[in-house]
Amino acid sequence: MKQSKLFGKTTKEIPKDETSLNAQYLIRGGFIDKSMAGVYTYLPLGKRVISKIENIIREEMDAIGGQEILMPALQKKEDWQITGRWDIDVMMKVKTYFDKEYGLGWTHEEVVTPLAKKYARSYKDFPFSLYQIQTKFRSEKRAKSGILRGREFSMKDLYSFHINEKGLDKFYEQSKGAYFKIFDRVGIKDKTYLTFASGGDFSKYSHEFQTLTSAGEDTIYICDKCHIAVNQEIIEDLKNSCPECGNKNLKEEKAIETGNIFKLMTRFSEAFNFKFLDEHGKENVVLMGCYGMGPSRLMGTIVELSNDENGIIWPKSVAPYQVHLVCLGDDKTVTNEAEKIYDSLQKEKIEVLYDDRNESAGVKFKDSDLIGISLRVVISQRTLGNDNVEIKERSKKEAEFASLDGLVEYIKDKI
RNA sequence: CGGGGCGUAGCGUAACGGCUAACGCACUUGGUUUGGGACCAAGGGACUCCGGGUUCGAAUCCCGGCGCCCCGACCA
Repeated sequence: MKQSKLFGKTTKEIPKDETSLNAQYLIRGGFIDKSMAGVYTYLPLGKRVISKIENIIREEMDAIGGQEILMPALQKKEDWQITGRWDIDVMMKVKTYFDKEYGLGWTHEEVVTPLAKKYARSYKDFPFSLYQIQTKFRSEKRAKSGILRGREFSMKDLYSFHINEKGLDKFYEQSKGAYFKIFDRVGIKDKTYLTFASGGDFSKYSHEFQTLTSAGEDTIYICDKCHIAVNQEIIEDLKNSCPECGNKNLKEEKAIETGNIFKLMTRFSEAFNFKFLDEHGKENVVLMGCYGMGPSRLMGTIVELSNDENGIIWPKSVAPYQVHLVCLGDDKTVTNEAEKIYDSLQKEKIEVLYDDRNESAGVKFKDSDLIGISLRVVISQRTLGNDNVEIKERSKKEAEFASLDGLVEYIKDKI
């Protein structure tokens, strides 16, 4: 992609109506645009990042047997009334001109349970799990923290269906593993803790995945020995101790909830009378679990965790492009060479953002740092004089030089 | 939804109740620049959030609404 054609613009002005670091950097870098409180447009750069995050999530959900579907965001009032959740505060409702009401999905149990019931009747159909990545709507009283808490946001929600608790437990454990693989791949695993939390209406405890950041809105208590944590909401119930090892010396931290998993048990299958026939021809109630993770929140969390005073430092796995090729000056020999490098990188299917704009070196460097692509390749009269280019990783201080000869291979090694 | 703050060009800001609403960034044109947010010159762009009121006169004061931010409650 030629940067001169890229839709969106960087700016040095900090947007006045954003105080969170993630929104400030994402807006300044041209990743997102605010539409209203808690609602953002993803511009080309931001869309690329979020797609990469979504694809990582997809791969890990597929790996544990999840099957991707897409359910409607516009939902039936009657199904919400069945579970008694129609009048819950977070539900956004829309009304037609002839006064018919619909709900906008903030979660999908009310859709997925009737759906699953329609197609699964025999124990032979189980277990199975369905997931989607979709836009969720929640009428938060107050949107805040940039893309960490919006009224409209993207969410991966997976639902699993089982004939007995053993099967549910097994899948539940598998999902924990999948979640940590995702956190690892997007570069926030070290700061992410499996956290015991309230199970709400459904079960005694649920598990959250809490990522340490001062931008977080939750308070958790960490056990260093077990690398797990306890949410403040149940710390009293657990007598201020680690549920794994009993350690009472827990550390208080601020964190953001980047995932959560729930054993729903029969809360929804009972409501919708979702039963299966076992091998003896007897009816039993299906057991369910749900597993949530928000790609947009993940994106915001990565920015909160990975930045410096000049801008974002994307992990390679989610950077909008793999390489930022920066051409300095408008000398014909230099621009011709830059074009050649651009073409050969593209030929090798390497994603490259090519700064071909007629801007000063300072502007290009500042923009490059702000956008935060992991690998920067600079070509200028100076480097060309030595038949090389400068290569710098966004996360490192020092640059190195690579000769034009075999450059593509060299870059391939680095990405 | 309670408390506080703020709404002026795309963005960031200025303007005593008084002249054509000013400046920087961004944008357009021409020229000079090109290793860390360059420079010169010439331009375009505003019903000062909306509605009412006070006044000879309102961006400025008052009332109402809407929007945005922060704290709280609620929540992935």
